[in-house]
This record gives sequence, C-alpha cells and structure tokens, in this order.
Amino acid sequence: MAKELTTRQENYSQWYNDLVTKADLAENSAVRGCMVIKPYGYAIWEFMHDALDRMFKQTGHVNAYFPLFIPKSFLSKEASHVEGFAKECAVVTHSRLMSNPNGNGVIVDPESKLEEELIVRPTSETIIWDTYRNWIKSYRDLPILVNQWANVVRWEMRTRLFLRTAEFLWQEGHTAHATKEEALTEARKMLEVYAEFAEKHMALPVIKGIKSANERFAGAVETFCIEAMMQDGKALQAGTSHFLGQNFAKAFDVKFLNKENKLDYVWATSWGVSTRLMGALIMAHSDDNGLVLPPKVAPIEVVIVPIYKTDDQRQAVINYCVEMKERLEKKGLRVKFDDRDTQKPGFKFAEWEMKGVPVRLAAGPRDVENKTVELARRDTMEKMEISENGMEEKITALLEEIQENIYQKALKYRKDNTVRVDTWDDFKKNIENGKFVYAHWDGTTETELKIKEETKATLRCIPLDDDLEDGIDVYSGKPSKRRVIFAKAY
RNA sequence: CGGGAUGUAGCGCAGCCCGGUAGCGCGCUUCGUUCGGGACGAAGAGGCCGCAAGUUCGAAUCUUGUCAUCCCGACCA
Repeated sequence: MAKELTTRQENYSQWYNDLVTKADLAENSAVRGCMVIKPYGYAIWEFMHDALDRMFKQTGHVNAYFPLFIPKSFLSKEASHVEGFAKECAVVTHSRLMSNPNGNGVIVDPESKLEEELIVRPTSETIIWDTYRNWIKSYRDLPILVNQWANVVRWEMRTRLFLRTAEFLWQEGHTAHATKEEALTEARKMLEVYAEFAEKHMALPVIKGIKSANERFAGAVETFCIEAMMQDGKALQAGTSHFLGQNFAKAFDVKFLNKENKLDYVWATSWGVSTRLMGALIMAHSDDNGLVLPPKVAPIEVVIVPIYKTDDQRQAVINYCVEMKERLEKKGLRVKFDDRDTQKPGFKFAEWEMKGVPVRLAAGPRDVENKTVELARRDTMEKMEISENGMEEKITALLEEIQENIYQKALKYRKDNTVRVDTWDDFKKNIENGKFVYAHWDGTTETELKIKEETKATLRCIPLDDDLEDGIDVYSGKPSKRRVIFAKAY
C-alpha cells in the first residue's frame, strides 16, 4: 500500500499546477493558450461570479452586453490604449470558408475579405464608449453604471494556465460620470468591492494600492489595484479599477450638457476581475493534498461519506446519512452525499480532499448506533467525533471558523514574508528570497525600470492605507515621501 | 519573438544514441475476495508513436519542415 500511495502522491501532489489544473479544474485544449474549465472548476467560478454580481448590484450597477467584435478603427482612437493592446490582438479578416478546389478540406474564401478587419475584444472600452456617445446627451443621462460579463482574447506571447490564458472569462465595469470627483469615487468604491470580495469570500488578503505610471492600464489616468501574495512569495494582481479621466470620452466624442448648460466631456471608469482569481485561489491556499476551498466559494461545503460492509448495514447507514444531509440542507448548506457504490471510503476521502471540500462527514454502523458522526476539516486536516444531535449548528459555526482560519493563515504567510528595507543590499537579498519589500522610491519611472532590470522585481503598488514617511530611495538615494511595495510577480 | 526542453494508451513515463512494426506503472473492463484512510488476485480492453514531407527494402527511432506544450527572457489581467 505504501508504494501505491507514493506513486499517487507523485502523480497528484506536484503542487497546484498538475494537481488542480490537470486533475480537476482544467485541461489544455488544442487551442493555443486556452483552457477548458471542467464542471467542478466552473462551479467555483460561478460562486465567485454570483457573489460579485450581487455586490455590483448592491452598489447600483446593472448588467449589459456589447459585441465581441470591435472594428479596427475603434481601437486606434485612443492612442495609448491601442499602443497597449496592439501586440496581442486576434484579428478577423474574412467571413467565409469554401471547399478547397485543389483537394479535400476547406480554405478561407479570398472573396470574403472584410473591408475593415474586426478585432476580437481584448477589453471593451472602445466599443462601449462608441455606444455611450449615443446614450449620453445631458447630465440627466448620467451616471451610467454598467457591467458586462464576457470573454476576452489577448494573444499573449507566453500563456500560463489560469493566470494568463489567450481567452479568459471576466467582468468589466464601464461607468460614465458628470464630474471628475464622482468618477474617482466610483473607481475607489469598486476597488473596495474587489478587496472585500477577495478577503471575505476568497479568504485572500490583499493590499490596495495605486499603480505607478509605468504599470498603469493603457488609456487610464490612474489605476488602482489589489495585490495578493501567493505561496511562493510572488505577487499576483488580483483586480484593477481604473480612473480613465476624459480620455475615452475625448477619443469617442462623448459630450454632455452640464447643469450650467455647458458642453463637457464625460468622465469614465473601468474595472475588472477575471478567471485569474481562480488561479489566485489555488495558489494562495492549496497544499500537498490538493485544493483548499474557503467555504464561501466551495461548490460543496460538506460531503458525507457512508461506510458499510453488509447490505443490512448499507441501508441503515444510508438512511442515517440522508437524514443528516436533509438537516444540513435545511440550514442552507451545500451538501453532497457521496453514495457511490463503486469507490471505497478511503478513496473518497482522498478525492474530496483533493477537491478542497471544507468539511467531510463519515458515518458507519458504529455511528448509527452511537448517534455520532466523524467530522474532518480540510484546512487543518483535523478529525473529531461529534454527536449527531445539534451537528447543524456545530458545522455552520465550523464553516465560519474555517473561512476565517484560511484567511488568517494566508495573512500570516504574507506578514512573515514581508519586509521593510532601507539598503540596496537588503533589497536585492529579500527580493531574491521571494519577499514583499516595502522600500522608499523616488517616484521616477527611470528608477523603477532600473530596479526591475537588476532584480526582476516590479513596483507592485503604492499602498493606499499606509502613512507617509520621509526617507531616501533605496536605489537612487534621492528623497522619498513614502514606501512602496516591490516584489517579483506573475 | 529570441534561448532551452518536450510531444509514444485517459494520466505519468520507458524505448530513439546503434532503424526490423511498441512496452511499464496508475487508471479502465470482467470475476472473486475486500470495504472505519487512496484494497488484493486472476483474466482482459485500449495506441495510424503531435502533424507533414524526405532518406530507406523497412521509420516511434535518421533528416527537414510544421504545430503545440513547458521553462527562461521581452509583453501582460
């Protein structure tokens, strides 16, 4: 048995990449850099999707949908925007296929060449602002608070499952406002929504911050972000919210009459999170036994595994389990009763652990007799025997505890791997060791790029919640007003 | 797009150097024994060796091209 176990661990525990992507969440498709999200993985995405959607609606947003195809000319209207995306666009040039006259198969019909090429959206600012022009005439039409759930395509040179796929699912909010202040408030508000979602639902501690000019979104005036630390110490940008100023309004000629009866350009924001969040979830919480899901995004919160030998036992145990399942469901919990006759209990234990189910219950004849049930929690792998009486309350409370524990564990990990440094030697050493480094920065792109060149560390963000502090730049020695975060990133 | 590696059964791999028509482990099927932590035995099923050309009597193996994947750069959510 030990040998079998070893073999399987070798197969399954090659960290999240093999384990989760190949075993459960996705598998590579024939399309370059794309992913198949398997049902269990998609269920996790649906939970994140639904929770976010509720939060958007609570903050006054509504959903809409805009075309997948963007005429090439749209993309070129905002100069820095097109510059940012030009190198990673999929382009539609033809509209038809035809039988190959020279043999079998089909070829692109040269007659069907499009007059203007279409770009498969890498993001939708352009087509949405082209549409907003017709929606906005007066300050009375504002604000527009629209969100879109969609897929986008970015033909990246190098792809990475979940973190940077050629096609990914996301939501993109695009809002239009009458004043700069209102737009800025909106961008900040959505950053708060993302931070709350990451921390409360995904149990993922994040740092809210502002991007440096160098890392800013193409076309934005200011980019806000949430940054998270993965278990290898690398930083992952988990969500962004942009204050777009009047850049897109000017590019697409979106003007309105304000209260003073003066014509003005509209102020804009955009904000988005993607299936990259699933990558964050996996990389932040998984262990060698597989995925660890915070209960709030777990498609299954409790799995019940029956244990029996004989047919007589089977019936009694199943009845016992079904009753528990119904009682838990009555409390609003998502429960799976694994009554498969084809797998043994030990196999099921391992499988559900790999899938990250927060709580497992196992019941056999002994439990039926004693009115007990064995409970195992995924986050700590602890097992305990609890009484069947009042188990609903116990489990409900435990799920909250697990949610909190996973968050605290990630938070502690980040704290343990975050340092403040004041010398260049310390800086290099700590970046090399995969730490988040708080250091003084002189505020110039030049220094930022030099640091990146020498250490591969990027300026993750200028933290919003930190106090100002006088100091000198760790690289250039020039004066600095505050510390910023440097780290290696995905 | 540059540098490196890889592509053989559902998954993980061996075979390639030195050409002779494919093998191992897991998984899968059937039967029996098992069943409170990834069971065991026996018998089976499954592969135009990524794709396309070339060399050869003969190619998984040699040559060229091509596509894809992974790692390192540049780029990015």
